[in-house]
Amino acid sequence: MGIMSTIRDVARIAEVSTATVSRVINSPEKVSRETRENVYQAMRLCHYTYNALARGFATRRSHSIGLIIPTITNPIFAESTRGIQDVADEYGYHVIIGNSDYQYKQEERLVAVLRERQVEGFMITTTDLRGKVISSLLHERFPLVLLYSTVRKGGISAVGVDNFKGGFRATEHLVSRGHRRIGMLAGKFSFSDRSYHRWYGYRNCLKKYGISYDPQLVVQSDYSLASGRNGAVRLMNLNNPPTAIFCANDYIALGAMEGARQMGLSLPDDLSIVGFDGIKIGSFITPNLTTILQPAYEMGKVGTQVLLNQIQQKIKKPVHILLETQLIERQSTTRPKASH
Amino acid sequence: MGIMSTIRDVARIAEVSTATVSRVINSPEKVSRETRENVYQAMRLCHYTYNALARGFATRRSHSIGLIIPTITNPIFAESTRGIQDVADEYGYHVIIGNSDYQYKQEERLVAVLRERQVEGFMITTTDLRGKVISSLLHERFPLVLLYSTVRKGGISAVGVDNFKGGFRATEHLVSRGHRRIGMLAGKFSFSDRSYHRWYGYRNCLKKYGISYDPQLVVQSDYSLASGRNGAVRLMNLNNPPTAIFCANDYIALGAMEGARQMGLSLPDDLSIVGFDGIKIGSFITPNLTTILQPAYEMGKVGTQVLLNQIQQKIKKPVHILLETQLIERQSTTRPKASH
DNA sequence: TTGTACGCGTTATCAC
DNA sequence: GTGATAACGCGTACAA
Repeated sequence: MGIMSTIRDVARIAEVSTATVSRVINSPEKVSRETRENVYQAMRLCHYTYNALARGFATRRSHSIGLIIPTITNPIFAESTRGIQDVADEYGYHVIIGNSDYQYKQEERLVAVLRERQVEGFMITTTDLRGKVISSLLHERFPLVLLYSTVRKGGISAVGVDNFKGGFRATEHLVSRGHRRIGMLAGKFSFSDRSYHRWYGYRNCLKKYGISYDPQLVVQSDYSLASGRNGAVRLMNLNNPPTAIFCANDYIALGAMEGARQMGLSLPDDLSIVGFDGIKIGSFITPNLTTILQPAYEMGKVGTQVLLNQIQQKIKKPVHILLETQLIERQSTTRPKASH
Repeated sequence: MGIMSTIRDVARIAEVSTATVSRVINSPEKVSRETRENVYQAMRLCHYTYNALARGFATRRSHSIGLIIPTITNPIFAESTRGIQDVADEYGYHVIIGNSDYQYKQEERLVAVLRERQVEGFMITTTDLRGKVISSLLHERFPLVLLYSTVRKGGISAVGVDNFKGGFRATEHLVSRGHRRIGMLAGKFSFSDRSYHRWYGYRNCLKKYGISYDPQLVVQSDYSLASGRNGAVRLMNLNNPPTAIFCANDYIALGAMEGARQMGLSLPDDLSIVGFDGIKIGSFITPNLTTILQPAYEMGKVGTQVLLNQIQQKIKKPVHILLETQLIERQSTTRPKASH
């Protein structure tokens, strides 16, 4: 590592002032060609490397944003995170990630830590839309964009999808295939508004088509493969099991498929399954997973653009963007074997 | 946002010096209970929040480490990244991620950018073990840990797995099942030493069992689902197609499985497939994927511990750790249909 | 136990 | 076009 050289060292060697060195770095055109070359030379001589942290300190801009997600290990969040990183990188920002594991306490802690680190704004996939974390950020007018949530109005900017509509369409797709007994493996409502909205779409769809709601057919679970497997087993062991299941995310859906198979069921004939997310792997398994596609990468990109605009005060008012989800009909859904 | 208050403000309100406030923050036990309470009170009064960036500037420690991986969207890297984040978090560090997309130029750029940001060390899953990026870091004795590579000696610390052995065992497993015509969907050698080592293990295993090496049976491809599908189709369209394929990672393997199915082949009877990684999804598809498990999360954790020790100068000498891979025999491999 | 004074590397505001 | 110098918020000798 050794000693870092500073603009002072460079200035001394090039026999100019530190101000000039700084100018060479930040606006070379304001410096005469001669001194400029001179300074570059000096930089090379003492192996100068720019200290972006010191700049941040002087300008009071960290050029970093905080990102809080449930966990980077879920491919859907990895996808949106990549979108965020790509845009941030483009604008000279970097991203500090915090994994909340769907726990509000963690979310709270992470926000505090990242604020100490002087992030200029937050992108949050929150566990509690009405919690204090969000409201106090809002109250301070701290730059903030919510990701994945369905938010149409209010003081908080959000880039998400219509989770209600997504849940509705997933269910409607099953109904249109002739299913009447439709289960749902829902994410825990305590995890987020998204879990609730997807379920609410499911429920409203049933109502619209005159199918009575049976609480037995709804299981709240973790957003994990294992939970999906367990949930499916539980539903299919009911006296009157469903002929189709809507799963709140693709991980649950893939788990459910495996659970059903382990019970000796054949897919999709014995059981139709719809997921939610549209992770890539879904089209690489058999049967290919029918799902509601969220444009995650795009969401990350758009969200970051909104946040950066907000940080640079280019926009003052909150913006609410709902990206379109898309029903991808693949092979995991079909007509029920014995539609009565 | 409003004006941030500093320790000066707190000092003024509490009628103490800034040094005392600083002490209250960093070593409260060195301050009398009375003044301490007094200071806390003042902090609350002016909504003081600690500025970790300023501390970093003053102490010349950013408390951040740089992480360079091919892409966070590959679950195996998401997994190790989570391990890194968890340990870093525990020690008050944060992680800045750079995605190289397996491109050396990107890797080079990212290292430069992160160095400007004063990261205290790097964890790199490198594209080129012998490239200048690594060697100059090493030359400067800049804290650095290589991840995923097979490195047994030399000046660079590394936490990885024995990719050669992994490739060997994957192939040997197929041989033990009676396969003689074994293809490989290898990662591009230009991507990394890991690609090469896995292939080298494959090749040596063939040799050991007296199976002649047929270049036709080896395809170098991207580490992606789509490439796996295409590669499998290409191999299975050969005049004399393989009865089994060893895939350089699980994504390629899952893609290959789907490609084979699309050709009307039935798995595993018509084609056995082994992957490499052990991503979770592998045990949730049918047939479950036989694979070489890398302990990714663990690798991230251990790697970070090594790096932090190195940063804190607790260790001076490079350490080389090879974690054990494990052959997970599942359903995607069986005996060839017509072993001749 | 507490206070004073300076340094960290850069930017920004004046002068010249 | 260039230079001198005061911030920026905190840590830390050293002194009291």
